[in-house]
Amino acid sequence: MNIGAAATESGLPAKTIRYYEEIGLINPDRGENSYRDYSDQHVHKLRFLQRARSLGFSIDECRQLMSLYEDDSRASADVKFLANKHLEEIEQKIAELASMRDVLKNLVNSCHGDARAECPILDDLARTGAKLHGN
Amino acid sequence: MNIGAAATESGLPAKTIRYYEEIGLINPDRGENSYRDYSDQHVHKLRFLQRARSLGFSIDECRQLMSLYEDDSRASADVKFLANKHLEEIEQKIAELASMRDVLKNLVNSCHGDARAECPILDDLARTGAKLHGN
DNA sequence: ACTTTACCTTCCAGTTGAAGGAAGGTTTAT
DNA sequence: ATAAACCTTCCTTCAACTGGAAGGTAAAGT
Repeated sequence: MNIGAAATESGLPAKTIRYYEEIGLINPDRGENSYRDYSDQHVHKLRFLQRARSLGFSIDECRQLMSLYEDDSRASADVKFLANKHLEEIEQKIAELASMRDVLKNLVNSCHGDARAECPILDDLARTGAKLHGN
Repeated sequence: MNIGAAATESGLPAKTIRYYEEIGLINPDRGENSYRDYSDQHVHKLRFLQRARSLGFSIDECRQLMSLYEDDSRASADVKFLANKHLEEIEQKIAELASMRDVLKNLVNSCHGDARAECPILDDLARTGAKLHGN
């Protein structure tokens, strides 16, 4: 299977698949024309990567997950640990974004949004803030 | 004021301040020793940037906000539009992360996390999925 | 057979927003 | 005098791709 077909099957762009090869995530065979040749196994791997990436795992975490996946003697605890760590990072990220959202929402709500220059949003951004170091 | 002091005052690392200069966000004066010299105005701008960045505005959005801030004849509607667009992006991002979180949470919960190899997390990542394109 | 179109190849540059470090000049403190 | 704490510029690296150029190959149309 050529890279185009592998892309279609895996849901990953061809560019990305080449990139994954470059960083050692996957190693397709090569045909006589030097075209990459993907087996169903390869496509399976690609889909694994696609799914893991879509859940927000980093490339490095994907690498670890793949290696666990291919390790028959793995302990599910190791997988769970990875997944749980990632879950916590996501929750952390959500909390940060939610905090930004709350502040922004207030600012947006407090702004008239008309032709006048007066703007609580800019006022907030520009406010000196409580300088803890005195002055 | 030297860059170190400006860093302390603004809450931005000196490295970042130099970077902001490189990309044209701020233009400090230079002393005879070629050291950058920041006025209170400059520091004020830096703090503006710090605050906007902390709310997740991109550098480019910061640029626009700064330019609105310095434009006496601005319309608050323009600021509100920018802020609102950003707010929507944040909410979008939160929704994506929340969706990842929900899936991951289920997976983590379903995994024993013991010494056995069997692991629903990997099973999920590896599952072929419903192939919509037939076969 | 010829041509167009649709693939494929490699390589290089750009993206975002910095952080890290080397090599060296300056200033301040001891 | 000398050490430390600054400052300077320049270059490299990070994640995870994406886009494009220049060129080779294959399949389809005429």
